[in-house]
Amino acid sequence: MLKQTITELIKKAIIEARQAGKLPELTLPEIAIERPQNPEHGDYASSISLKLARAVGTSPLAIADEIAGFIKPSAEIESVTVAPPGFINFTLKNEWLTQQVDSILKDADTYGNIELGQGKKIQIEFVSVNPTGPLHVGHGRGAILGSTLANALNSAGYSVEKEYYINDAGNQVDSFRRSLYARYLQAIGKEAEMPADGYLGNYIIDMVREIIAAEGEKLGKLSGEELTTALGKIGLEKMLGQIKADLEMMDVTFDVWFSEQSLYDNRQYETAIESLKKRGYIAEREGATWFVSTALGEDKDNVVVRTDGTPTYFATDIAYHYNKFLERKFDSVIDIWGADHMGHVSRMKAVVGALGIDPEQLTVIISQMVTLRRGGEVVKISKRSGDIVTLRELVEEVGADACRFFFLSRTADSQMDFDLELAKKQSADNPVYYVQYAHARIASILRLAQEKGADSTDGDVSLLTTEPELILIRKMLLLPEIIETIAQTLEPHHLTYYAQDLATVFHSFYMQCRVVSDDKAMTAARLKLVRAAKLVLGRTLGLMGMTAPERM
RNA sequence: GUCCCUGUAGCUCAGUUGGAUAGAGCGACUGCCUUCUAAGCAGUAGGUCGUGGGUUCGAGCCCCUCCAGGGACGCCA
Repeated sequence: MLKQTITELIKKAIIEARQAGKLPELTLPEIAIERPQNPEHGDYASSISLKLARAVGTSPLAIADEIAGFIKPSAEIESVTVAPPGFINFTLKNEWLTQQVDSILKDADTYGNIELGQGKKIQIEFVSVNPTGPLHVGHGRGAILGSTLANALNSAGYSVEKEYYINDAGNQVDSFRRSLYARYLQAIGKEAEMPADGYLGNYIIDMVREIIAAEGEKLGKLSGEELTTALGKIGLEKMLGQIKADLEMMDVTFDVWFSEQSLYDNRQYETAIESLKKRGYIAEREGATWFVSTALGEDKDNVVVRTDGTPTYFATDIAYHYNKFLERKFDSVIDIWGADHMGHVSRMKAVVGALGIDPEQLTVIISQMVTLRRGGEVVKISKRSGDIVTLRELVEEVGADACRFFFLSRTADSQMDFDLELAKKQSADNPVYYVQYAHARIASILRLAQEKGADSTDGDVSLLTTEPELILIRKMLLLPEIIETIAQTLEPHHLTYYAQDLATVFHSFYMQCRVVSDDKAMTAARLKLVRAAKLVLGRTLGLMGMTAPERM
């Protein structure tokens, strides 16, 4: 990447300056390359001399002059200048810039990919909602975050596995089963009361109706525990199927659907707890089993096995992470959780450390609350109360592309308002259309070119010399850097801003530069440029999981 | 009470890990369709970056105080 090339140039220059006695021997700070916000300052800049000034003991400007003097000419760089208070600015060569159009076209679908990850095994687990009810709006945020992050990490050279953890064991599922049982009895005209902690949503009633229609006869022969178990099994499958379908509507898919129950079935659970016990992090007290997180600086210990002998969800989460790191040997793991799990983060990291794994290998991203509004009014979302605004409902109203873009356009750790009415109204001037429109416009140009028999194969990119053309090329060259930033910060929202920037420079180019014209050579060159732009826009939309329309 | 997240233009939010004159979209205002899609373009207005201190060549970004909004503190998940 260009940034690395420039870093190397500076490093070499500093070494040479030292050998020439112009700079003292010191440990070099990391050479950071920045993008100046003011285009007059060039394409890239380094503030290395400002950072060195204190140790060297001379003015940053003088240091910058020394370093700049030793920077060798290169194919990419037009000029190296020094600006107060001590920046070294790099401007790219137009000739090199235009050549990148050919290079992008050659890379095609792999353009933007980088080697940062070097094939490291990384797992990203997200959504993982209890299969006891449909996905609601808030879950969509985590889903989009995870799936986009996975796309970006994949492009950054990681070997990414997307996983959904199915909580098919424990209390909540038990309550789900009993809710189904009660609704079943009611449906066949018997007296039955919903359990106190039951799921009151109408979807349970609908589901029971469907189950009876399909398997009523078979179930009629069962009763009590047997019936509850059978209903639960069918219900979980149906619920999971619906969750899967809802996610697919938004182009969110998984490589692995991991069952919590399997941790018990293959005794991973015992192994994990045993491992903690050996290391002295397990204590028996007050009739329960505790994870001694206070030994690791936590506020309090946490129960792993209850007085009645049943494990808590924390216990299976320990086993689950044992499995991720020690069984399946992921180099790093990303968990995306909802805001209600925030308090769980530090103790989970403590567990990972207690298992002998570097806690740095686990990153937990908290996707903050989504407040739903209709007009000005806040809509309460609660799975228990039955007042659900489902994700499916949202996708059907505003469309998958707009949903993805909207959820993606904010950092995960800030809360967001989602106004349903606004989202619906917005559909005409939503930024998503602005970006897609740029893509469709290019497609339209290419159609016209084809009609007129214009061809770009012999296009000479060195003809692309005007400002709008060069600005467009510069913006296209940013994609690998965006992917790098996302891989490092795990913040995929940068994509939405990049997409808008790219669309803006294209629309501006479009206004100022005619592509298909009587000038055959220029037409060919510009056709290459817009083909490259279409490719980069398409890649960006693809990374965000959005469609890139040919016409609108 | 303890811990976590947030506070930047009228509104919704970015801000490349401490750099140069703090940016975008929406909204407001002014122009631009005989030429490849006006779902577009060009421009104007709009800011004590919640508050007060500190760290240093340099702070929206780092540290501390306080204020405001939200969330978590269960042998629920």
